[in-house]
Amino acid sequence: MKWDKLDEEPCSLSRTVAVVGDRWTLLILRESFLRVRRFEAFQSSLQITRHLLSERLKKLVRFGILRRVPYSEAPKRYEYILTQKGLDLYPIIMAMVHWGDTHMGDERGRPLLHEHKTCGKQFDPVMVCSECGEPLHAKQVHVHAGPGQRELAG
Amino acid sequence: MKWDKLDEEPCSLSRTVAVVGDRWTLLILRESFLRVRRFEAFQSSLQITRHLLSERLKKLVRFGILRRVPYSEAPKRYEYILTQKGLDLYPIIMAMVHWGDTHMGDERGRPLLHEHKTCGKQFDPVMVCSECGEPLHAKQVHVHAGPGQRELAG
DNA sequence: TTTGACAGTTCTATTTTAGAACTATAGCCT
DNA sequence: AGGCTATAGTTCTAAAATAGAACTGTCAAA
Repeated sequence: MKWDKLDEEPCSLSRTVAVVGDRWTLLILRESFLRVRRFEAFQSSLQITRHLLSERLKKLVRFGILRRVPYSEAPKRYEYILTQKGLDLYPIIMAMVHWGDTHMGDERGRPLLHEHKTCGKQFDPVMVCSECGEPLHAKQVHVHAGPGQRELAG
Repeated sequence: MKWDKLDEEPCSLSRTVAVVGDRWTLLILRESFLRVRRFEAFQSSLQITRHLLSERLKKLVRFGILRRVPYSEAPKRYEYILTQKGLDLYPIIMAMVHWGDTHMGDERGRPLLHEHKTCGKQFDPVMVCSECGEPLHAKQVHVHAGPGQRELAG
């Protein structure tokens, strides 16, 4: 598989995997959502090698998920801030956190709790249907080809 | 980073990444949700190498996401079916598909459309707060340490 | 003028993945 | 019986990605 062309596949999952489908990228994004913005901060909190961090940040900027914003003129220094496209990854991150909470927990309980400022309560993320508002389950969903389909899956 | 210990990190995202955080695993799961079950079917629809497919399937079985179920006694043959733990990954997959639809689309339109059997309509997945039902946005969420936290993130 | 902070880049050894061929079991056909 | 086919893997080597550590360049502060 030529991973550098995965973002051109006629499959929205593949295209998303092309961007966030490696181990470090998701962890970097987690840090971004926790307000980490600077190279050194990412590096020390993740223990990622500097080389790979540099590469991943470039890739995220290239895909328009992070913006490289100067915060010091001399010496020129930059920080990495989520764009709207990046902020829109939030449901993915939250879905993963919730699955981890549910299925990969240990006896110590959840590492993080989430509070919804809007209602003031501690919550879990729930995925619902945009039309009827009911929670979604795989078996209640029927898939059919859209206009961008090239071939039918197996 | 020792990726084989990522599932013991005090972070639910890391634990989830330990399971689904590589490029092939998510594509394999997509096929599973599309009802693909057999080795040959995964292999031919994904063009993954047989070696890696074998490894990934084993890993998914080990983590309890797929079950290896015999469908022929002689010769012994097995197929791979999502467990409840696996089915619970659906929101992650759907969140990724939706992000891809929104941000990585091309002029041809969506590759797949989703119909909610319950209400009969074509829908998008929306992530909402379990407590108030409002759609979630990163900036409206406050994070604080839970009982399983070991150290504060940067 | 030296030290330290920050944001990277460069280098080599190790690990992972790709790509192809090979193995094993059993049914089916002649 | 002998050979062909289907399915589900395993094994092998070359190529690519990652880890780990050291190095570079810029500027501020002491």
